[in-house]
Amino acid sequence: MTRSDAVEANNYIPKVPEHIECSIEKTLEVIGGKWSFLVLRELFEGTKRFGELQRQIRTISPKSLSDTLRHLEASGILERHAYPTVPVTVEYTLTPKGQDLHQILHDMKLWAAKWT
Amino acid sequence: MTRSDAVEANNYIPKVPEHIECSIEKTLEVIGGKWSFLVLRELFEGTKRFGELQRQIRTISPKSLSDTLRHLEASGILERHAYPTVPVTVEYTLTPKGQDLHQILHDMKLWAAKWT
DNA sequence: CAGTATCCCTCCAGATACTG
DNA sequence: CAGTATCTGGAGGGATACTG
Repeated sequence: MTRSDAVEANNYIPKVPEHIECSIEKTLEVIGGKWSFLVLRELFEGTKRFGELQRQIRTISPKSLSDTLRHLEASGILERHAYPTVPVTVEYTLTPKGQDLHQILHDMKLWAAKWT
Repeated sequence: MTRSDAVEANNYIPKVPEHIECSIEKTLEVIGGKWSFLVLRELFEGTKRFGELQRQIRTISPKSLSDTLRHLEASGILERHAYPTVPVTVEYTLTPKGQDLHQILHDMKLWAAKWT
């Protein structure tokens, strides 16, 4: 399966009930995935490469990381840039849309600190 | 299985990677469940009963609603009050901890409105 | 009314091995 | 390096029927 096929297939989108319209759902489709918020947290620090992310999110498998990155890319949260070096270099960078999630994630951190 | 057994079993807690400490995870364990945010949205409007929630979240099964309510109760997000009427009356009400999620959910709605 | 008890099945996510 | 291919188990969650 190629990258574009996988995006077409639209897999790895967190399950959210259908037939119910609530825009909160749109946001949860982005940050509600099992690994999404960890990838976002890393990328808030700046552009990173695949291996870097894999090292910093130690328990993630390459498959899950790949799936998560593709999902976030398809959602317009991050951009993937490949450079034709040998071996290939790939960098992931948040888009403005992705950076705009920072406040929400931060507030979630504050809530947790206050109540747990 | 009794209610307390189920809470012991700790099922229906959204899967979040273990071994990784990030307080954002704590918040997602509360609002990240498939149905959680819809139940929260209803209860922000005020105290509601089981049947009321079931009617307003039309596609939820009684099992999923029950599981979600128990999970939220165990997390201190809502309180369950049963009145010995015939037939029994049960009401669900947000705690202050639960109400404090309102801003986050609201910001998620704003983000979605802005970017999707 | 407000759930519980079962059955069942999908599909996610981990492990592993492999490659341009 | 940066992924993809494949297999698999287990659990989440739906449907349904039943009950204090």
